[in-house]
Amino acid sequence: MRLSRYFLPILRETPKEAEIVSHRLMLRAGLIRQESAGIYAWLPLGLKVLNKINAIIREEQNRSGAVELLMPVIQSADLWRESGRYDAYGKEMLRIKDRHEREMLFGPTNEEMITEIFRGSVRSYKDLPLNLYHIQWKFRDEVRPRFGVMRSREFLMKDAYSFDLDQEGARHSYNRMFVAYLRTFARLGLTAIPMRADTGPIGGDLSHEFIILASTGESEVFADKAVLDQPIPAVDTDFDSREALDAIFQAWTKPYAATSEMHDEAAYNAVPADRQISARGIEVGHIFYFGTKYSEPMKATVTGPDGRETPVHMGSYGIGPSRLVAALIEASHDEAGIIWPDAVAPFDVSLLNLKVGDAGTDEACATLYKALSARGKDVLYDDRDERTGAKFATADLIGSPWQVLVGPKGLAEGKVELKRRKTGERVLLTIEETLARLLA
RNA sequence: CGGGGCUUAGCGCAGCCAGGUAGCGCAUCUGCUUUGGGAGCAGAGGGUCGUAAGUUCGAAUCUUACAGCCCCGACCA
Repeated sequence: MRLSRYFLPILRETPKEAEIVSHRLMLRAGLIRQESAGIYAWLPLGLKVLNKINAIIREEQNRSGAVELLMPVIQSADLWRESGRYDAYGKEMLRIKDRHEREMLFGPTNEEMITEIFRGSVRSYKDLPLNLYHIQWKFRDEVRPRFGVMRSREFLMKDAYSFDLDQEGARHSYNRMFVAYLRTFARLGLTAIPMRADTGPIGGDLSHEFIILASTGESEVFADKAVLDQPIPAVDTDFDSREALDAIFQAWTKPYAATSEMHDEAAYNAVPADRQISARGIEVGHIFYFGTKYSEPMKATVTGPDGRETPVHMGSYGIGPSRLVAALIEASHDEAGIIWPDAVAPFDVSLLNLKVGDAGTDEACATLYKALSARGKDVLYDDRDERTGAKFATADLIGSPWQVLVGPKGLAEGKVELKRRKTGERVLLTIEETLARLLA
């Protein structure tokens, strides 16, 4: 993509409302634009990151056996009356009426709807286990939205829902998501710690939050450092093996780790002092097992092997991709801007033509741009007629993992400069060497 | 939902107290000079001063109402 033809509205100054670094950088780097309190438009650069995160989430959900579908954002109030949550959910639910005065709502979550879909089509235990997920916009009318997309009213959520014949099966489904989440966050370049968590209005008795440690986090958390030493489950993990998944779950949940709601002072004090973590964290995922809380009132049953109808055991599993964008920035940035992990960077390479109009730099850039693009690299080519300083500042701000600096000075020796955003390290290389390095 | 604050050009702000018809920096556009870390000079464009009503000869400025937004707290898959 040529920057001169892209839409990248960068701000030199920080809008005053942005308090935390991720919010500031998302506004400055042109990822988002606020349209209302807690409601944001995703600009091209932000959307690219969001899509990359979604792609990784999808891969890991699919790998674990979950199946993607897509449910609507608008739901019927009647559905929520069945579960009893229409009145219970309170003012956080945005209620609306259509032209026929029918009561509708903008979905804050989808347990009711997925249960309705399930009961309409599944009759037999032979169709279980089943895990259905979607990535869809949610709306929760927060009293006080803040911190940009970290705590917004409209936000994107991957929510998965599992259905099993019994509690044992449901535990296995829970573990599948547990492992899939560990892999997902690791692939995003994040260190997420699963912590025992409160179940809140979802209900149920087993729940873990996946927390990223960050001083700007809204949750107070306590953990044993030992949890950080656990290996990330391998790509070839057998998701059908109850034993294998349970072993991973046991290993990860053995060290103490809990949010403040579930904090056990005595257990925490038993952790050696040099291994105690008392910090703040950002919740990027939350998984629940809640048994028959919805299947019973909503009559989502299957016929079991014994011929009797039983309500299915369910769990729900959420990840917030839009919040993850902010969390990634909180975890990886410096004075100059964002430092994207390779896996989610909106562009793999920023190519800077330091003297647009110079035959040599123009040609070298064209060669690099063509060769990198042909090999599937997403390149943002800064072909603007700008001063070098502005180009450097832009490239650092938007945080592409690699920068290729092409100027007359280097070209005089037949070299261009390759810069690693994360370390600031630069090396002078020929064009061929640069290509070899980036395409390796 | 309690408390506090803000709203003037795309962004950041001044002007308001002591009413006289709007200004600064950045950004944008034009020209010249510059060109390896957000250039310099000269010029230009852009604002019904959040909305509505009131007071006044005259309102960005004073009064009232409303709206939007932000911060602290409480709340929060």
